[in-house]
Amino acid sequence: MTRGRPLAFSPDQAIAQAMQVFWAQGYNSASTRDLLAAMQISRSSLYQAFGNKEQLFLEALHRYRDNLVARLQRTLTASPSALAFIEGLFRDTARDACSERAALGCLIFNSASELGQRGDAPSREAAVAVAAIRQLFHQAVLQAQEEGDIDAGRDAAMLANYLTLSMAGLRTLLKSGASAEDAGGAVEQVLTGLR
Amino acid sequence: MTRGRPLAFSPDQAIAQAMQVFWAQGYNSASTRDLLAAMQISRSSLYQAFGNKEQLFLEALHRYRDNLVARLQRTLTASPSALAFIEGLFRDTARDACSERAALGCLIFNSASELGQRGDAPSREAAVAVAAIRQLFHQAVLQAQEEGDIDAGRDAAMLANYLTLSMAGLRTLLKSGASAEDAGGAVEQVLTGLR
DNA sequence: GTATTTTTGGATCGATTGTTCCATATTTAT
DNA sequence: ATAAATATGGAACAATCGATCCAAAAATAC
Repeated sequence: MTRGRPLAFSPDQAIAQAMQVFWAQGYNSASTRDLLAAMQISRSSLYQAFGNKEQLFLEALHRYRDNLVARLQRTLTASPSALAFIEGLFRDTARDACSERAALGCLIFNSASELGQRGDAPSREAAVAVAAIRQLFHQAVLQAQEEGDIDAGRDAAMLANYLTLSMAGLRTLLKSGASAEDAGGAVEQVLTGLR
Repeated sequence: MTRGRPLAFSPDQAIAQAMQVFWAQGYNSASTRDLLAAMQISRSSLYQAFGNKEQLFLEALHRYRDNLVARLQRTLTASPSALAFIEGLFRDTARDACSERAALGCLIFNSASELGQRGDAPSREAAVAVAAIRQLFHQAVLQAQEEGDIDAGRDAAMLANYLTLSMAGLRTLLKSGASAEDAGGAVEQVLTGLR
């Protein structure tokens, strides 16, 4: 089986760089020039390896989602309790208000907000990614109920929606320049509602 | 004082049409072609009357903010109580999940999410608009405290941040395709936290 | 070494971006 | 009627958009 000339770049690294561009600029505003510069590959290589801008975005968003969910799963496992995981996640996000990471927001919520319900593949992928976050919160709530930190009689799916809504809102609040104090106060109110 | 040839269009109506385009597509994705088509004016007239795309957006967002705040103020005044106003606002938004209005979201939160902390005029105007929403919630919370519906000992500014966060999150949730049931359930949890 | 396969660099494509410019049209002031 | 002032329509601008094409480069297979 003939192979031909090998790739001069790592597709994984290239996608990771593209992800950063989409993260910082959004899908529509990220130009192929920006992407090529960040990925350090030629125009031909991009279209040869990834098809087009839309497919590259789908790969980048998928990668972001997988990385995020995996990281949160690990954090959840390492936490003393599911409730502590949820509280830590929200408090850490609020505490990080002034970082450039906070200014970027979350690629998933950014994409959901930008692409809305357009019906094309990027829009659907964004909705799938939001659903993945909701599912992770759902799992955490169920675990917290088993651990006795959240009343078992409450609707776990509803609380998962509530936490997804709250995290999305927190990210928007931070994007609008909210201080760590303002964000932290609101987050405590969100968490109070959990118990 | 000489006046010259009068405008062949209404600047107010033109801005209103431009607002719709920015609302549906976002600042960056709204092209001047789209704007001209919606405003029904010529290219020259746009630049003559509004300067450029950025200034037109600033006018459109400012108009949107003024209209929204005025409408909410009227609704608040007409409501039997400030708490009823807040509850109605959130419940109505969630109930409207499947409408095309919900798919558009809110221009203010859309802009805050898209423009983030870029530091330019559109970005700053978006932050100002979010602050206006927070202030309106602040006023409503203070009134609800006077009316005895919210414990007067609680931090009104914090609750205003909480409500702003919640509304922003609700809009993102709806943009990702959440059902009226899912959104409604999460909203009830948000409102439970108020009392 | 020759043939084959795949990647790469770079030119190039038509379309679109936001913006400017100018001649023309239309109004008011005198 | 004439002059001044303003608005309009449309051509044109350079820059950039996403995408394609082709020859040269670099690997493997025989």
